Amino acid sequence: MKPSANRPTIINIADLAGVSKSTVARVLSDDENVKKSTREKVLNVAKSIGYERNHLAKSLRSGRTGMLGLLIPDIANPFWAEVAAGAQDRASDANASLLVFSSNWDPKREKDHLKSLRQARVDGAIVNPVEDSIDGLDRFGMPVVLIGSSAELFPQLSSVGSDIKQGVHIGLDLLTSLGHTQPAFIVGPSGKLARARFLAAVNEYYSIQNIDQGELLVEEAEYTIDSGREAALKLLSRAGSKPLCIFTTNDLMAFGALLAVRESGLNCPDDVSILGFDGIFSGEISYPGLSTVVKPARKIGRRAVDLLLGNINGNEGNERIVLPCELKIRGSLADVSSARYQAI
Amino acid sequence: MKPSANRPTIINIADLAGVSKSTVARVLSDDENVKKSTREKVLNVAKSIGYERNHLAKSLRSGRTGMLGLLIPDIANPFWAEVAAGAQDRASDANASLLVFSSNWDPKREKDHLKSLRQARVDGAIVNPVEDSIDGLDRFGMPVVLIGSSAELFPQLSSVGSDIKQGVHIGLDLLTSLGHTQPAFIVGPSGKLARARFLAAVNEYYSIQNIDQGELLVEEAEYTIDSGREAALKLLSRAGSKPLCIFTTNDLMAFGALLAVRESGLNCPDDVSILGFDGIFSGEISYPGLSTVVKPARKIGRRAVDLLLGNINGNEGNERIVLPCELKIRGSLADVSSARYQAI
DNA sequence: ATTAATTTTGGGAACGTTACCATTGATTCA
DNA sequence: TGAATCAATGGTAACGTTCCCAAAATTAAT
Repeated sequence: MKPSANRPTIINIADLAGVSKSTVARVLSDDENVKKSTREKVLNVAKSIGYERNHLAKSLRSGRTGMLGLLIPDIANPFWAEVAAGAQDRASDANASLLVFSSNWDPKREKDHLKSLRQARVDGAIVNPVEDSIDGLDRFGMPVVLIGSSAELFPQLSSVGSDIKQGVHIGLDLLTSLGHTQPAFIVGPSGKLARARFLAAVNEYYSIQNIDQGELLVEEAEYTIDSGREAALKLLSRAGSKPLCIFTTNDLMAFGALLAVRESGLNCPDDVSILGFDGIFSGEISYPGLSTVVKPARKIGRRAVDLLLGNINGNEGNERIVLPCELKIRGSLADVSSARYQAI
Repeated sequence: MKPSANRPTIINIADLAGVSKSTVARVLSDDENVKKSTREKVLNVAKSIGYERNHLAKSLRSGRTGMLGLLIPDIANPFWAEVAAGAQDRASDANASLLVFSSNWDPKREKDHLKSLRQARVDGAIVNPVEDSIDGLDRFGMPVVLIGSSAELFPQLSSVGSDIKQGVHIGLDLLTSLGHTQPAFIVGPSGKLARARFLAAVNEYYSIQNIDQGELLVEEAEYTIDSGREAALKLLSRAGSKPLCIFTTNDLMAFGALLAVRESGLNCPDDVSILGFDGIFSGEISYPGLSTVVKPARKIGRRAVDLLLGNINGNEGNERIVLPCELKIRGSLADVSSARYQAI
């Protein structure tokens, strides 16, 4: 097969400019030791024939591709899209390219993507694993920055994440202040660290507050609207203890709960209050607006790239960045602390 | 600088297996002409030392990188995220990697990204240009598939898009049937082909229907919630003709309009009906649910990759795929055709 | 002017593959 | 048996850079 289109190379430049390719290479890589006049001559020729550096060759020789990998579970979830956007921005600033892979929550696909990243010889990767104990991530052979809870399992890797414990606490503080002392929870799939960590934070909160919760009202769901809806329906149909409040571990599930409430002929927040977790934009246009614990998605993406670039450039560190969450209060929570309910 | 980590190469395999690197190469590229026993021997050695093909070298030599580029204006808009997800899926199936770039509507960044794509030597690119007449896209030096209206300007390139004319017509049909004979419009920035095409479709519709619209009520906005909100506020504050209905050219702007209506103390759909364009998931959880003209985002992404792969593999064609839109009717439209209004 | 120091250039080798052609060994056919 | 065919392998030149060291060319120092 023909070796690609016939684009000009540094050898073409060298011939036309009457210098050696070494000199051309020096000019193009901003090496100081070149006479001003030759530099200009070379640059002119390069421009005139529309030269464009072949990154493949450069990478092969130098061992650096200037590409970073981002592996996330679901690009179609605005939270992850925001993370990607933040990473993209920062990578772009650093003149790096970002290879984005979305596994659609499929561990097999995740594994394939990891392989692709290694084969593409990215300089490093940012990963939010679908499976916590993703195989051999610590022997990945290149810098890896983790996003999210799985980081606990790889203490030697850098990581960025939001402060789930703090987020849960400010969320529960808010609920408590509104009189919701026994919220129900919709959490992610069992076996995932994210879930365990969330529930641990909940338990810790209640034990600190010295509130005896007894058994928590917990339902499990995938991180989608549909699955959140089903989980909420289950909660609502439970005999006896119909929840007045539902706290979900991501916003999509919260929207699902909202739909379920409506479907059941109930009203949010009058009958059921809902608190989400993520802070995606859609919460602003839902009705009622979704109150939620906001994770700094964009910032997470940016900081992850910062960390990764640091690692690539020799920072041996396994730095861990934990970013605080903050509350966004909208209409989905009712105040049931006084006798008659009132929306806030 | 050290030439990257010391990963095993085909030469290591060759030595260990006692064959030449040519033979190893043949085995690894599934060449038929290898004796079964040697094939196994080589594969065993490869596996045992954890060999992983160096794509850079392969690409440099073969002229193919197995990477595709996707350049979109805004990864954080769920519409584009869906397109990316679709493209991702298909690329993944074809064993290709997808390099995703988001320009954030910045023409300068778009240009940079295009340069990155060329330097990364992607085998081809899928582009939705921020600027219609993006410089030299037809002399890009590799296969390019366009998404969206700009395709008109490059008749020699393949393209995928949704049928805007048809989408506008079914949208206006619906509005007309509900008694909204004079909707206002919020459209994208002037100078963009997408806007012109939309308005042309509107005019054509009314002229076919033989309805004299006089001057259309049009406001301009960026493709964001905020900007849509401002445009809607302007529409609502216009003396005389307060619109009973707003038709926007994307869903985010429609959400902005929704917010504006609420802010103005009005109600959607009782006071103002809203029709969007895109079909992003958020429309399901807004209140009222957003009626919208749905573009097949995921399919667009998939088909774009299909087309691109076709072009890469020699299909000289400049195929144009136009996918139909369909209506999604939710609560944001009122029926004003009878004497008293009623929500549908 | 001669030598030393310094700047500027050139000439390969190397990065890890694939592409192509030549060679070997085994098999078939007359 | 010998030539002819075919399967299986080996050898070497690319691909377009960067890297390193040596060679000129220039400048400074004595």
